Amino acid sequence: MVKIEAVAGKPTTVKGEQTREHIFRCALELFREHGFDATTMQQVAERAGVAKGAAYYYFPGKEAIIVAYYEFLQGLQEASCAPVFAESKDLKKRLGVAMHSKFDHIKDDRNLLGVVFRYTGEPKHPLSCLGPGTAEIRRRSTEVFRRAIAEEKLPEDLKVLLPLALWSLQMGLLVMFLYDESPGQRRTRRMAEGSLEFTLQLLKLAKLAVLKPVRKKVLEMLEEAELV
Amino acid sequence: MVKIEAVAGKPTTVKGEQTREHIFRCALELFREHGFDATTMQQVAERAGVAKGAAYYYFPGKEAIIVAYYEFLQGLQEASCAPVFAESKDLKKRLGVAMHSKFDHIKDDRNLLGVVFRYTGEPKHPLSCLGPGTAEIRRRSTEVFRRAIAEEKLPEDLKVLLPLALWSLQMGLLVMFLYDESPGQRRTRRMAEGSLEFTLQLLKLAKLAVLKPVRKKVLEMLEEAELV
DNA sequence: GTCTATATAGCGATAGAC
DNA sequence: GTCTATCGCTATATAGAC
Repeated sequence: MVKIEAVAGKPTTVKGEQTREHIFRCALELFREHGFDATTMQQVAERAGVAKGAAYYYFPGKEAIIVAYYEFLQGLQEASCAPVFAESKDLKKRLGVAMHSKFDHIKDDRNLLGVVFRYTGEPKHPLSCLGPGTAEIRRRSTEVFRRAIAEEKLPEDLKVLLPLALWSLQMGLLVMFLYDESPGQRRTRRMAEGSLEFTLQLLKLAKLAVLKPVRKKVLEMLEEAELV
Repeated sequence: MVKIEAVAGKPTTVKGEQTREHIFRCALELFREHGFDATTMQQVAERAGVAKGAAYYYFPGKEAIIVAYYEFLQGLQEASCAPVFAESKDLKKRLGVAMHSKFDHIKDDRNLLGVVFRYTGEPKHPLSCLGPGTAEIRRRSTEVFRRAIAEEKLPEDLKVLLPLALWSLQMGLLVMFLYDESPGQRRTRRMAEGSLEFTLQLLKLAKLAVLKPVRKKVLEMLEEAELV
């Protein structure tokens, strides 16, 4: 039965906030210890020292805890990027930290992140990673890339197109990262490097007028789909 | 609990084959009537006139029925392409039918197809649409694009790269199709058209030596990841 | 190999306490 | 608003019949 409730009940009191945080941390522990599927809400509640209903009060289901993790992760990425963005204007460096910091933070939690993609194909599901329920995380994630390129002198349309393109690239690479069994997911890291190099090359061609109409057409399509 | 069994128990007798087919058809009916989540295996079994265990004997779970649907769909696409491939050598036409026929077949089952993507982020899950359990469907789907471009005179590396690229494009457009609320999903159709036009343009540039090293690098990366 | 009947365990909803 | 105790329903594993 598809739930129509919000992604997670946000507490309004300090005590509620603490309980929510505590349940979240206990759940993460258990997920890391026994995996997501093997963990039950009962166990989460037990470890947190609350009744099962309390866990459901804050999180409509197990997957909602994963969305909270996804949000948490977004904060970690922002924290990793901030100092680099403040210190350097080098585009390669800025894009590098934006892309790789996310890999750094999830490298030991690959099985957890995978659950984020569970409702990718179900637009109406509140936990769809492309749906309205996660729009705010998506906005923040795109914003990181917007800031990464903010110092550059670029045509206006690219300032709009690039963050979205880079966000999509990151989502794709994240999935690849999950499937990558090479040591330390080196393969995906290299692919990320290659993609960024390629992007930088393309940007050099940005002045070329020939590509302008293509970008215009892409932008029109995206606008029609309300993606930008 | 992650299942380690096969995607679906394949029957070995004629009678078993019929039962499996019958359960599959009843399940599809119910999914279309009440939606996937609202349908229980109990209901499926009831409509099929078998015990619940029988349904589980053929399909390890509800999602496994969806994978069977995914496979079924692949057959429909192949059937749609065959006559066009036999009749015309026009690349635009061939790519068009390969891309659009899938949309045609799922247009009334968008909520069903969405479930196919449920384990995208979980490589080890037997029902992952990018995992080993669906490798055969993936192979068939890529094969359609390989045949679509088979009549063209193209550099060897493109003959390998293009089918994979077109398959990825189709997967991406399928997700877009699910989210597209424009009437008849016209928006996604137009995006498919645009992407194909763009591909055809790019192919004209294929002779240009400048792009050769880029393709070489891409091919190397894909080979390393065992994607080609 | 095919299928039934049964049993267990977890999800998630609810009434109501504080 | 926060949380407990409880209950019905479903998934799915299993023993064993045919």
